[in-house]
Amino acid sequence: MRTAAGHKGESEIAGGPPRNQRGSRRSRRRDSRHPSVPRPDSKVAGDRGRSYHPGMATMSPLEELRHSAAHILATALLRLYPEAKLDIGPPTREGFYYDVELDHSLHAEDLERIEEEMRRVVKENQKFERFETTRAEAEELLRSLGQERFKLGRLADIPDDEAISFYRNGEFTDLCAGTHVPYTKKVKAFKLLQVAGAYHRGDENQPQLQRIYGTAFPTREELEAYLAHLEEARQRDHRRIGKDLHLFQIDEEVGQGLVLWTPEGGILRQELQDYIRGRLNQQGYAQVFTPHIGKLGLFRTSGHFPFYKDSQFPPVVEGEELHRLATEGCGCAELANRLEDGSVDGYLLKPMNCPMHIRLYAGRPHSYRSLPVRLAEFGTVYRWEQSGELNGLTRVRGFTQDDAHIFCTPDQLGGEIAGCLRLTREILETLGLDQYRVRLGLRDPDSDKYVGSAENWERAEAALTAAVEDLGFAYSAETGEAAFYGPKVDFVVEDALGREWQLGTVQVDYNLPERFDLAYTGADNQKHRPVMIHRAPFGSLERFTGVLIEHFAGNFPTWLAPEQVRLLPMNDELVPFAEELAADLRAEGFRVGVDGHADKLGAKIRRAETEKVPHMAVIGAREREAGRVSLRSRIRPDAPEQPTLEEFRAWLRGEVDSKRLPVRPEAEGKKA
RNA sequence: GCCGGAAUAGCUCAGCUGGUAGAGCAACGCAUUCGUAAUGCGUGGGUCGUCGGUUCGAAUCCGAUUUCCGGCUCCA
Repeated sequence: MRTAAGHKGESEIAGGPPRNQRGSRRSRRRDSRHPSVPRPDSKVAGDRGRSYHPGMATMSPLEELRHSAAHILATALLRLYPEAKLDIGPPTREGFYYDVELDHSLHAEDLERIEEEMRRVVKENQKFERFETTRAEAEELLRSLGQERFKLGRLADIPDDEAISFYRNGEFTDLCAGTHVPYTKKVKAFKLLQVAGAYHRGDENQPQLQRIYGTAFPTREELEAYLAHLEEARQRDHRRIGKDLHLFQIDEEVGQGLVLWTPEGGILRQELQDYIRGRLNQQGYAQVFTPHIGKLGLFRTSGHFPFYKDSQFPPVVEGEELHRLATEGCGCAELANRLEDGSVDGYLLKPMNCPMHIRLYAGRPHSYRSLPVRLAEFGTVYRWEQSGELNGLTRVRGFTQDDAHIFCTPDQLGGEIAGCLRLTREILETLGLDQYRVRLGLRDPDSDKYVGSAENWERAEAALTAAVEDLGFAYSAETGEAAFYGPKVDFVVEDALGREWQLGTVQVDYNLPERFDLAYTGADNQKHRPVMIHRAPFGSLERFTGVLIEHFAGNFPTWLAPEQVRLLPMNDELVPFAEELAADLRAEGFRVGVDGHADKLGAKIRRAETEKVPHMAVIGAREREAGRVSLRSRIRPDAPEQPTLEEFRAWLRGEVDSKRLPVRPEAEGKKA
């Protein structure tokens, strides 16, 4: 599950047994969808069961067009590679693909040739014809087509009460539920985009096929617009902007997926942390600090080790112990076994903060009067992500959660949840991430993967549901999306380009208090079990920052901008004056730069524009004379043009304190 | 982890079929002192990711490896 900060299981902050993966995979797909690459829309393209047979009635005209393009692709492909074995070729949210098995691995040049052949097929204006067969006939037909490799299995997926249909265009015939455009000429605007590996039926134990991605639109203009959109997305990529603006580094010598925050990026992070810390302090949270590493036993109790050892950095064993084992002739495999069975101890880089916070809670007695206890920490955790999954700031191996754990009585649960949800909403809105959806993950009553009593579950779900409803969220309740220890609410955020990211999460947990035998004394003088809430409004600073960079395309609001104002002296003579002014402003806490290059004003403006500094203040002789600056703001069209220094300071102060969102600079990319 | 692609100066990239590297921007220097998106001239900068192989000769061909990119899979 990628929810909180989407680093694996950040939503399952508490760890535990694997969950139903179905829904997760779906969201994951959307999650990481990069606009340059159409992904299968699982509603249409899902690999599960018979979903590849969407049925005639369900295909929209656009899907029909794209699905037809997929058939045209297959037609062309078989002309060039008659030995190709076809799997499926569904439309997707942004285009279509066809999965094929082929010894020759396809390259960009091959795609061009295939595309050319596709144009020929279109020109031939072949008619798409549907016909139905019996199962036996279908089998025979597939064999005669030489397509038994995957198609027979697909045929077997079609239930008995459903018609078995084929579509034929020209020489190409394919097992297919439809639907299609009437003639190939209807498919005018298409493009093959790339080829990628994809497992048959999405199962890594199945053969890996080559997936040819393409897209198609009703008109050439729409296709062009889509391609332009891809280009825009490329420019907005946080890895690209991060490099241009020097916000972070991921260094080969430091390690994969390990983020180095630069001074500029550090400002971003610091501001975000300060902001959230301030809010937490107002809301009765206590800030705590815990180490990055802890004994294996702690994580045995929590359930992380050894069950999830594959997604953790390997344990650290004490030097002396290691030496003793070596002299005993203990091999690596043996060591691994002994670590697992507990006969050798060690330390683990923490994959989650909760065990540490739980130990803090357990470190002193609690009564119902002292609850809730709210322990917050920007806690850095480490998880062994598969190398192929790492991605800029959005999927890394070490990241810092804006984590907190609330220990409360069952009665307090509802109010605490509401507080968490409110905070998350406020944070997202402050940053202009207002296009989020709220997903309420509930347990699947038919599953036995959950812990805790039915009564507790009902209370927890009712509390979560009530909180979400009271706060007026439009939410979607999804069965089977709960964590194993309790229901949860995830905030799925959409960035400016329509990509969805799962960030914040609020989860209710009855499991870990039990595993760690937590207690508080109730009014009845009896021991009671507290309920835990795991929550992280950002998820992780890394992912959140990555999303934020893309959301703003690097044009940050003033309060976040690494450099808030740049002073542009008209000539060298004015540089000392500008420096003085800058020093004054810095003393007031503003982040101010001075462009001391021997350039003309135009060049200085251009530089500041390129570096996305939100505000520029021109300092010329006239300004010095008048005690004013000429303000040029990239993000605030209504900024005062010639404020006095005092007015400028006040304006800037308001700009920072209000955390006002930028007004999109429409001149983006005005440069040649 | 799997399939495919890529790696050349700080950045973006060129370098055909092997003959010991090039542009723009950036940096630096000099001149210019300029009014809202690029002033001119000059200089420095790369063991072509790393290791090995083929060859008289490798950025270029082959192998391995590392990292990145796109998917797939995974994601407590």
